[in-house]
Amino acid sequence: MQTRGEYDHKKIERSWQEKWKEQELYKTHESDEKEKCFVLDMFPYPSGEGLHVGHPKGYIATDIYSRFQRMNGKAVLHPMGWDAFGLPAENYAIKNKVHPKVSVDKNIARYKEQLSIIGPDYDWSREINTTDPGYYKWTQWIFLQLFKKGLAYESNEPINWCPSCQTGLANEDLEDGKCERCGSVIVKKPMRQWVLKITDYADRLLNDLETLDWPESIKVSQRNWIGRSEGAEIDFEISGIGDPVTVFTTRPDTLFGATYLVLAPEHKLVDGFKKNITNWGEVEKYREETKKKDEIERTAEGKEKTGVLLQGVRAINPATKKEIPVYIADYVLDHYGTGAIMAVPAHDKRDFDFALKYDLPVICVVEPYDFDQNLVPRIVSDISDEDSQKIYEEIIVGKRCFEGKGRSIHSNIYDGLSSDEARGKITDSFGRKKITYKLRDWVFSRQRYWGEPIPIIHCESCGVVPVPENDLPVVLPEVESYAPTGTGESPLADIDEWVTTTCPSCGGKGKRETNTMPQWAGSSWYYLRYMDPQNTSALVSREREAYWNTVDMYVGGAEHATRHLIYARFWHKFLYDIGVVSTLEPFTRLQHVGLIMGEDGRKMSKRYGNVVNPDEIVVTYGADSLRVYEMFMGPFDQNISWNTDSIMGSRRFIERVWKMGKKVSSEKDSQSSPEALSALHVAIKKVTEDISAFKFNTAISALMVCNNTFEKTNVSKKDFSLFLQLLAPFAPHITEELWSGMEGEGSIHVAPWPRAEEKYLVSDNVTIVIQVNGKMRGEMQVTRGETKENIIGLARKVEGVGKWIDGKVIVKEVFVPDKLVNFVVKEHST
RNA sequence: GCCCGGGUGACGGAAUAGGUAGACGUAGGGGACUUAAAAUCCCCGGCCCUAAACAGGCGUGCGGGUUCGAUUCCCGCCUCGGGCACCA
Repeated sequence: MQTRGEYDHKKIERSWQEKWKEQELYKTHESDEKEKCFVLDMFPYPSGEGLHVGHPKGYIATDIYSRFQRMNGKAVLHPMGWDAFGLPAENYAIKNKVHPKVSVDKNIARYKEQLSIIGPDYDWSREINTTDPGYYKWTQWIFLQLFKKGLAYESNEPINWCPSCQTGLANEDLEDGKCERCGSVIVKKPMRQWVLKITDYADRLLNDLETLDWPESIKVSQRNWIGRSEGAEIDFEISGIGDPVTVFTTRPDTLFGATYLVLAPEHKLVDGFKKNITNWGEVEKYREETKKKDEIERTAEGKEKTGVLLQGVRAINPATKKEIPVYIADYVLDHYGTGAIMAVPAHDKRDFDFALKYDLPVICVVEPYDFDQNLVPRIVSDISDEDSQKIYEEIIVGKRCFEGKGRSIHSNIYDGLSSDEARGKITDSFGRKKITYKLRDWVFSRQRYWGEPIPIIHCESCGVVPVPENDLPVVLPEVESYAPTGTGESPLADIDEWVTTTCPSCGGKGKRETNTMPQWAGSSWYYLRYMDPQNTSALVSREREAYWNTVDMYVGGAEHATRHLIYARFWHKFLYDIGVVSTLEPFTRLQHVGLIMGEDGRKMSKRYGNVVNPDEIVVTYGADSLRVYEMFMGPFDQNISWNTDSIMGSRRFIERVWKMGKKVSSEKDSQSSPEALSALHVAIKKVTEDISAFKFNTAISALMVCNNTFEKTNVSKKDFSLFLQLLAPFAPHITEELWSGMEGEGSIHVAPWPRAEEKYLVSDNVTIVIQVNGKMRGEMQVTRGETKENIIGLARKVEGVGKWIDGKVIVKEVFVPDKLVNFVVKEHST
């Protein structure tokens, strides 16, 4: 595309960007007179590939939002930084023998340049970088506080190990049992690692979701991830052996139907039963096989259940007092609940399948029953009474599994109770209430180089000793080779002079912890650092924290729902508990940005060759056009394909505004016409509402409609300037340029936001729609507020209406003031 | 399997305390300007019927229902996207 005429976006955009920088127009100012507004983007990992047009979408939105807030008189904090620890830089280092720091700095410079040409209002003086020792000092400091409170602990449990990345991973880093990053199948590997006790915060993480203005889908994801379930723990005595088996169940009401127990193969009690088990060889073999299977095999195998009977071990059902067999089976997971279940095949599909295979008794203890209607309901809809009866009979005799609630039977004194009543009473008699979570503690150590060193020293005599806070940061040392050792130790283990140190506690010989923190560490608290980035004595000062308080608007991808957004909430709550922050939640309001897909409908990626570079778009169309286009594409949170043709529409709009601006400023100033005033104030109202609600596409549409009206009528300089202000957050350069040629003083970006005046919003005339039997048959203009009688009288005479009502009986006349009339008619009965 | 979202012209999408479906934009068609093209400006633009216009009919994934009136509310399906998943 050629640039023609006077509108030279390159020149205008570059010169304003320079001026804003000189004037420090976007510098953050704390002010007690102003309300504050903290607007934040999820900060990027500066990858070597640079930005594609999808990346700026969220950044443009926060830019619009923060500019809007500034014009509304708020003290705005809108910063940017870099989440720069992580595997890609490290892998690049291994391949090319370049220190990650070098490539990271280079990538940051490129990112910053690419971002800057889009014209954002970031206050770069508050830029942060998670790999700065001055920054990660505080990441390490938080770890020490967690350690001191017993929330960071060493564990030797088997963890998720990625054989390709050669590091342990947290549950959150997996996707279908594969490494989220490289797709390798994860294996379970027992090794020493650091774990954070996020499960202590499970309830608070769950409950406080209620207080947040977040998309429901993200809240639901977090609820699923935390996975709270209420139930009971029940002890089953083992005949002739001391230790009972404790099971967790959400259906204590089915206790009378528990006909066997199942333990996870890894369950500790299995070893305790060893001397009683007569088929130990078989048991051991099954346990070995289970251990060999990776997560995929164990779960994907799905349907066909396997297990081994523990011969010689018999449990006693505390309700029926009957002896029941005990199995180990890999469909029971050691890490969930108590690692043991009571199997109720009549009321659990999995137990039912297992019982069928091993020929175990199925005893129905809950019959389908509807207490509201006092009858046996249809279990399956759309079937005949006979079939329904047949299903009912199968359930009663244990030939079919029924997982629903109903009425207790075969349950002694509990017979006749509803499932909910039975649940409570049986729990009271035979067990105790218990709540479990799917959420597991956060495996926090990585056996890699490019991360924050965990500030711990291992002393031969004192054991695990935290690095004194005064010695922070523990700086990441230079290494010869960045490659993981593969032995479960990080490359840091090879640096003797770094590893060997003195114990801060006894002064004896100590060794540094060589594991590093996961990528999520630095991003779990970074928003706080923007409040006070230069502070060397605290991660944030009390005053600054008190002022900025919490992030008012947080924007980023939905893929962080169960990773970053859970970790950060966890750390924030911990920092609240130790008095560092004064709020319970870090992000009050969250909007998630939909992806910009490639023109082919696939995810934009080098691999598909569908990447569009924003730099080129800015060169060709200008930053303002790019910004307007990305916001105009569709609803902000929706995934939409890029279309280079369509950007023309935004470019044309910008050019038309330019022409209008030139016309208005060059001609003699005139009064705005009523149409222009009405269009302007409708736009003010709409744009104001829509920016607040993140509905940028309709805001831009309203601006287009307004400008289209202006082109056909007279607009004063003053009113056109108001229009420019509405457009300013979206297209900051062209509006500043035109503003400077009008009467505007100073920068348009700090001019007070326009207010819609009610008198221009309502017109005296309204259009009344005339319907006959609900179908539109005509319309007419009348003055606002006409009575029903007058309107109906007029409506009958409107052209094209008569033939629908003449000779018919009017049954009813529906009237909606200032909107419509509807004649309900029918034929004359003869 | 369970839980969330969605399905509207050729395309991106507007409009839901029930009240003119298709705003705005892209692509397309026609015209003006031009030696010509690009750009710009004006007009058309859901489908059927019609030479065309008018009139009429149909139309918001499918099938029912409530209502004077349903894209919007209710019931039952189909389908796409996402989250969780042998979680007891």
